Amino acid sequence: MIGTNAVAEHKREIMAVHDAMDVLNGKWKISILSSICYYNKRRFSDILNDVKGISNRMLSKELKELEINKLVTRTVLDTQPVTVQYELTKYGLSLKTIINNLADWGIEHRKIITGKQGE
Amino acid sequence: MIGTNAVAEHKREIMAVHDAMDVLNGKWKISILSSICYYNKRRFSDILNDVKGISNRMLSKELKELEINKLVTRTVLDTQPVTVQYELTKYGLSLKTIINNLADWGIEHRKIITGKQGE
DNA sequence: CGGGATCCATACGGATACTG
DNA sequence: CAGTATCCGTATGGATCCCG
Repeated sequence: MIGTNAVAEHKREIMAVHDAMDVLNGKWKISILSSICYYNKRRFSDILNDVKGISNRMLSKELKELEINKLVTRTVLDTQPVTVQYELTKYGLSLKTIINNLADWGIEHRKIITGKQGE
Repeated sequence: MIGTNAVAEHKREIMAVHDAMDVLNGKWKISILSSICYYNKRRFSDILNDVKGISNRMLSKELKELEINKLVTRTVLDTQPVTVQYELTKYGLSLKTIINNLADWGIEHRKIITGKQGE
């Protein structure tokens, strides 16, 4: 009976989505990743500026988690004063498709909510 | 200078990602959507079962938000006792690509974290 | 500049009980 | 079955100050 296998497959997919969201949890991670992603390399204060509304405390915390999960690397540059550069790992780059899709969807979504508000 | 335009484009994309995440906020929405998505139609208690860990209170709250944002529709079936069916709207279906990508990524991710834990 | 430490409000979210 | 209401702990996250 193929129906049973289809259900098992669905369970797997739903779990996989859950796994993914586990790493990308919180309000900010995806936005942070997209900032780094679009610029390839990005400094702390730049990301702070890109991601509207985030505080430095949150950014610091989220970046640390992303680093632990091997999605970004952190490089301290020997400048005066210190500069820190964040970069997506190869693994982090595998999220690029998702980020692009989200960006596309977000652009469409904005059209919809600003366009036909009263509907 | 094309660099300036590229930067403006990046800002737009980052904002778009932010917009998208605004609708998909919270711990559960994506998982809920994927449950409904994979089954096309899905009942409250089924989703409750699919999405591991969610409470009925949260599920109810999240579904309501998704309905407000026109991502899902809610249909009360005239059964005994009452059955409620959730379905993705056409608009909600536009998230299917993202959900599939997340599922794919989640499957890869699980391999990585279970495979080379000690690295 | 890139954070860490502390303080504090409130949003999130679980457990339980209740209802139509 | 599909929620709602209440209670309550915890996590989230802002503001501010501090440091190398």
